[in-house]
Amino acid sequence: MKEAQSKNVIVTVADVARLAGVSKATAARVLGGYGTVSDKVRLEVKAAAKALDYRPNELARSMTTGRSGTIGVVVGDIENPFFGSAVRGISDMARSAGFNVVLANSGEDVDVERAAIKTLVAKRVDGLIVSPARAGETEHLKEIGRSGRSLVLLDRAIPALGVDTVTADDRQAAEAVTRLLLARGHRRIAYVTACDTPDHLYREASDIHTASVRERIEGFIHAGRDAGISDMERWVRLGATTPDSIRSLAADLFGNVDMPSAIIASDSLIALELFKLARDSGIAMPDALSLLTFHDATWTAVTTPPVTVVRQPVYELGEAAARMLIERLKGVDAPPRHLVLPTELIERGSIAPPSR
Amino acid sequence: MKEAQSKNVIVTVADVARLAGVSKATAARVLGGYGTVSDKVRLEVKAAAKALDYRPNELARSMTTGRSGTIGVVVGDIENPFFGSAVRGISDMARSAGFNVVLANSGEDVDVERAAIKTLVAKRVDGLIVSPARAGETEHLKEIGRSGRSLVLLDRAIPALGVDTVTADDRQAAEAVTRLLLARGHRRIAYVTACDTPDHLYREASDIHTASVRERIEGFIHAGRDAGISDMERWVRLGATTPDSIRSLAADLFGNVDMPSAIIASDSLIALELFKLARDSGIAMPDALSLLTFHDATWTAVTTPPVTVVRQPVYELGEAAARMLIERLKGVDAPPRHLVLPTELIERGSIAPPSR
DNA sequence: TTGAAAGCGCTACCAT
DNA sequence: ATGGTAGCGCTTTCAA
Repeated sequence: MKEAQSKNVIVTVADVARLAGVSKATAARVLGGYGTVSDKVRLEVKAAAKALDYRPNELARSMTTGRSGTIGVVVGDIENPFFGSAVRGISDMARSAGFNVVLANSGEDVDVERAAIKTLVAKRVDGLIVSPARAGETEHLKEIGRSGRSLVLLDRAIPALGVDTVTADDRQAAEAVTRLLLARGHRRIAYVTACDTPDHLYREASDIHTASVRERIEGFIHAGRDAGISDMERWVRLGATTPDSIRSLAADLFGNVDMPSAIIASDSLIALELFKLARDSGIAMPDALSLLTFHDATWTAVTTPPVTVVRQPVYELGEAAARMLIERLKGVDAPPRHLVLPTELIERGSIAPPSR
Repeated sequence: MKEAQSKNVIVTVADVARLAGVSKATAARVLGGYGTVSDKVRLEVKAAAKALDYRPNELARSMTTGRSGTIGVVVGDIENPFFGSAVRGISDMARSAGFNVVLANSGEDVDVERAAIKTLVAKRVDGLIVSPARAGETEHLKEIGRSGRSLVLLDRAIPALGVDTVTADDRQAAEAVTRLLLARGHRRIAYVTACDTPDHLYREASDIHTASVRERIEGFIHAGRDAGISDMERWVRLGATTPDSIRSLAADLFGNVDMPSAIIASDSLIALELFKLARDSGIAMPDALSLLTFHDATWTAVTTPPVTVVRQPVYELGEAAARMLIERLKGVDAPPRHLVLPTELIERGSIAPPSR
């Protein structure tokens, strides 16, 4: 802080106008890039702005225009590569359309999500993209609409909300992979998810609050029923949230005489832990255990055996969500759209017929 | 838009004040939680606010207070798990201190970085955390200080800038792992980084614009020199930015009669590709090739062999950066601090003595 | 404890 | 094409 360089006084349009010898309105026009000004004046004002090191105040601008050029994004966990990709998609699309992104992490906690949305709205973001933690609690989401802002749901649909949504074809994908496993001869197939219920037991689909996972479980159970397996429910395992919880869950699964011959992991974090656990337990893959996971995380291609996955177009999911939101912000008025992006089964080496 | 529910008129303090039968100033005091008001009035105002469904306008608040409660974060690529963890650390710390995070992706492009910083400043973020793409171009970073805002550098130091910085002990870590490799008998050790020069050739450290990588290369070369290897430079390979570029780079490396017996990858994305390529080329690891990478990405523990890594405390890096920034925002006035977090070598199975 | 009034920096409307 | 001026919704003196 030696030199008093550009003193810390804030330079405003008024200052620039004064130096340029024009009115505040005129200076504002060239600085804000609107209205009409003569070339001569434009140059003079720009010179004055540069001389004074003028920096526009977007806050003030937003204040009068009512638009902030910002979209709020609420995801479960940015550390999860799934959301990492999605956010990248969102932010690339946003940037190319001139929008900024305010990011909030909910940690899959509705209360945090609620608070985040509240402050985002208070900060006057133009619209929001959220991956709602629980399909059942929607009051705060409705609040967004009430505040006059657009909302796009990412990866997790809540039809009752009637808002634009982008998801993958979860139910269909789950059904397909379950059928695949059945066709290969598997009868004991477990589905493992981070979602949870108070008593950690799965009873019916409505217990599952994450829409995308609920869809998958429905597909999973439906495919099993179709094949004549009536107790698919007991193969749904909940609460795989931390390495520890996955460990104990796996211990239960593997320790059972009635051990599953195949496991479907609901996300790549779960699959990674299960893979480690199986390996450490000396369970040979794919012969003693087949593994399949949702999300084509980078590592799945590099293990031995490489893991068969349901590839979700995650980046595109984010891109599409941002695109839809921006369309709304530009005034598109249409009934709520639900965009479903196709998944793709990538067969690698982690599936084989059951050994017994 | 059937029902005219809460009509889309914006409710302001004035409205609340009117309904509560008090002055605007008083209403603002209870709504904004400052000054002193009688309990009676407080209750009345709150009731009125609820009745009208009042939503504070943070923009207006920021406008008058000069603080936005927001910190800007500019990283290279949020899709890279490294930054994913760091951003999670930042955002957790920020949230617990009552700050929001505006995220911008530079894609490691200085021009984008420049633009991002400009709009972040225009949006009046209270301070910034950035992972500068190039150590050489600092004008836009200095600009942050000139605008009266605090800046914390994340993972990449630029000492000349004289700002708070959080990094890992890159140089020392690189030196240590190179010595380890040398001690195991390796003499042909390659260092592969995404950083690049115009002609893709490494000549001297100053060619490398990413500070953290420059440090590592210096450590790498220094350790080699110490062991009597004079041409370490030729083992530095640049431009490993995409799967394709890594493929051709690897082809060159592996195809050489003088193939390296060990490779140090500068990040986990590179390591992953190299791992795949080596496997697909039938190069046995670790016997025919030792691999070591910076960043303890989750997948490194799960491959065969698992990959030996330099664990950087990435989440903590982000946390610390946010903590330092927030301290500055709270008025801490101290000389620039450079926090160096220790790394840890995690030996797994990807290193063995050279086979020839 | 409460109220009146003056801005914060900008845009937007209405004149000229 | 340019200028004057009234706000945007809030905080913050200063008085009462």
